Amino acid sequence: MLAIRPWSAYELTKQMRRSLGYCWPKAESVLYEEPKRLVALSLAAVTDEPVGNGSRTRAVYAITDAGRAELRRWLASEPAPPRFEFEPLLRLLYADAGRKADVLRAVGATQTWAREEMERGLEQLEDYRETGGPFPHRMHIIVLFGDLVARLLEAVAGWAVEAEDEITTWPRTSGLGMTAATAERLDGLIEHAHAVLARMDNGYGSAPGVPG
Amino acid sequence: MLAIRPWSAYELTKQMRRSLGYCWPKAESVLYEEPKRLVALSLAAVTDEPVGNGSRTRAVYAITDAGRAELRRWLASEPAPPRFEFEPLLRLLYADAGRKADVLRAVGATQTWAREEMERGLEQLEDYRETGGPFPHRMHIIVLFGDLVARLLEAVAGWAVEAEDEITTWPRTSGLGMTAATAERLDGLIEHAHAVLARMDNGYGSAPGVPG
DNA sequence: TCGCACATGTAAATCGTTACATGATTAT
DNA sequence: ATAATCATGTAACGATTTACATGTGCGA
Repeated sequence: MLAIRPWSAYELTKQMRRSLGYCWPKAESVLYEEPKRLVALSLAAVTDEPVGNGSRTRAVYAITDAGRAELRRWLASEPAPPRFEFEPLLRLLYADAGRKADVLRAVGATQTWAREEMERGLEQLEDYRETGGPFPHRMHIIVLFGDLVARLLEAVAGWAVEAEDEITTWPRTSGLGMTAATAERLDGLIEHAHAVLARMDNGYGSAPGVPG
Repeated sequence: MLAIRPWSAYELTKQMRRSLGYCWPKAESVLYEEPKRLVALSLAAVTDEPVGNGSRTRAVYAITDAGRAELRRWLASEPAPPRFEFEPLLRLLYADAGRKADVLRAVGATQTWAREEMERGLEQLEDYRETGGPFPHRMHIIVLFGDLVARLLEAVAGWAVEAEDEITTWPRTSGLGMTAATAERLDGLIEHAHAVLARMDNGYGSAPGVPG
């Protein structure tokens, strides 16, 4: 974030809620500790600014040339794969050790979460469209970023709605095995996965209906 | 996992690759340490089995009644929200500090990852359909689980293909701002988000085209 | 029989969160 | 003026990963 502009730790926490948190969620305390580490490594420089009208100060951090170089080095390195930490799904996975109400609550909470995140994201996007946002020169990046977040949230929301419907029909949580609904869903999943993989192999970009 | 059946630590690591890892990724060493903690808490019991023909043994862990009770307690508690750790997206977010080749590599790696995960998941699902899988009585859960994973992977894959196409057209990484493509994508995102939210409010399940 | 992958763990170091503490500002 | 919230941090504890260590069976 320091590559964009200098920030105080508190500003970093606010900015994390707006953007970083969608792909790299951390506790806020990290945003207070980590800049100090960067300064120790000479990757950032700190300036103490007076806050308000006097006694207290706050630390404002700015990137250094060495910091930019290190960032470039990192950007050129091999990326790690994505990791999804999805506790509600973990609860579904062992749902047969608990009550129906428990899974339903986990799935319902997921749905609520997805909707709220979408509302929050939508507000931000509308603000960007109207005002240009705080970093208009970065919109080409931000919108692409928002695109993935939106797709992920929609996937979660759509799933949660369907899962809730299906689980509601369960007579209990354990031992149901391959019900008719499950068999149908399984077939659909397999077919759909084949289709998606085939499309990816052909190159996604080709017009629909065009062979080859 | 011990609620399903007893496992050795190594078996737990294999099982994590098959299922748990999709929603709760951890280092394998956890699967060796954590069961010992469970035993110390009397939530699991350990049995030393001879391995191969003699000298060495392995620890096999089984859940206890107290363990089942604790699991039920946990299942009844409030779930934590999902968290996406998405390093390639982090790289996109600061792409304007690096080269075009860097972002393209991050996006390309994402696409490859998604495809490979889909292939792996598809194999598992097909195996389940043909053989019933190792836990046929749990298929109603497993398929619903696979459904979300598939949706997430498809979201990622679709995005990666589109993002790659768009980034390829960038003349450089920084300062492009609101290009025509970005403006169009932003409008699409906003409209689509509105539509999805409206559908969720009306209840997803209603037939398409039916008002109210 | 040599090497490699499978199987079974342990220890140190780091990463990250939760809980606490306290000054400043705003709303009532 | 007082409470609530914003802003700015720190420290202890716990969670996680990385690196190491070593036996075992199998294929070339």
